[in-house]
Amino acid sequence: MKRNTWQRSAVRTALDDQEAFVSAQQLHLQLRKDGTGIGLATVYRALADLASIGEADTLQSEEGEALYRACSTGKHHHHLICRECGATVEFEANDIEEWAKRVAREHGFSNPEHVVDVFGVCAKCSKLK
Amino acid sequence: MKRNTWQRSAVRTALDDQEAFVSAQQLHLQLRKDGTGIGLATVYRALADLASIGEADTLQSEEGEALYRACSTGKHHHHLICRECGATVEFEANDIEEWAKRVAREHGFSNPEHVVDVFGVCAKCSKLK
DNA sequence: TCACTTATTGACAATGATTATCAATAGCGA
DNA sequence: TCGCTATTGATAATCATTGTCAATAAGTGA
Ligand SMILES: [Zn+2]
Ligand SMILES: [Zn+2]
Ligand SMILES: [Zn+2]
Ligand SMILES: [Zn+2]
Repeated sequence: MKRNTWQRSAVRTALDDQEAFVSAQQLHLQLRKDGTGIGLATVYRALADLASIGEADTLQSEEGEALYRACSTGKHHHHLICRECGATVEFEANDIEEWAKRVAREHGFSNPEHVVDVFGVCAKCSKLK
Repeated sequence: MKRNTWQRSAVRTALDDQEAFVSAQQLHLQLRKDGTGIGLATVYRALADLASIGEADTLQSEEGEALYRACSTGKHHHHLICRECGATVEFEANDIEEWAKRVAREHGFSNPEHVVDVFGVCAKCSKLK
């Protein structure tokens, strides 16, 4: 059965504290700074677990690095992400859900899924220019 | 200035022959099978070039691998991709373009870009079950 | 055609993220 | 508390991608 370890809750907490999407490496660094002696492999495992049970969202950075984020809702949603600071806004978009299904159906594709993310520069980062 | 080498045209041709998104590694393997002695680094470089001038589209696989595809049009478009065989359908969706811009604007984000891909199982692959 | 300049190539090393190993540790049920 | 075994973490292994650099060859002008 699944056991409760301080490592797992530490990862969950550290992820909750992040406003932006972060990599396993970044989170590990943060956890070390916080004084925990948690191992890198454990952070990878904990993040993979959180993602698999739907408690964390994941996406690939432009460079192919896996990024994670604790999302406020378990419901399916999308992200608007700042390219500068990583600040992220969550939102739902029923039009998109319907649209994706329709596009798949119209071309004979079944079991549709979709990757929909919007990137930009947030208001705060725009001012700093 | 940019020089024309048989390596670059070989990569372009090999990519044109692919129906699906392929990785640099896969394309290199194919080119070797075809009898060319092209180097792996050269394939990576050629693909990066093609992508930068807009003659190839790129996306990250689920595992974070960079995949490339020669697209039929230089215009901005999106993809419907079969999870089984990789077969890809290109399509435009003006609704999505407008929607993405609007979402960014509504949250104070500037210079919006977006990643929109739909995945599913194509009709051909569905039958094979 | 011919030499010359230098962009390009390719074998190989280096990087960097992620995963596999495996002995030691520590939940948790009995 | 005891025992079983899931979990951990240091480390090695994997694998895609990029950097290095001497050798090669594309393009240019004589
Ligand atoms: Zn920002
Ligand atoms: Zn959606
Ligand atoms: Zn298919
Ligand atoms: Zn678009």
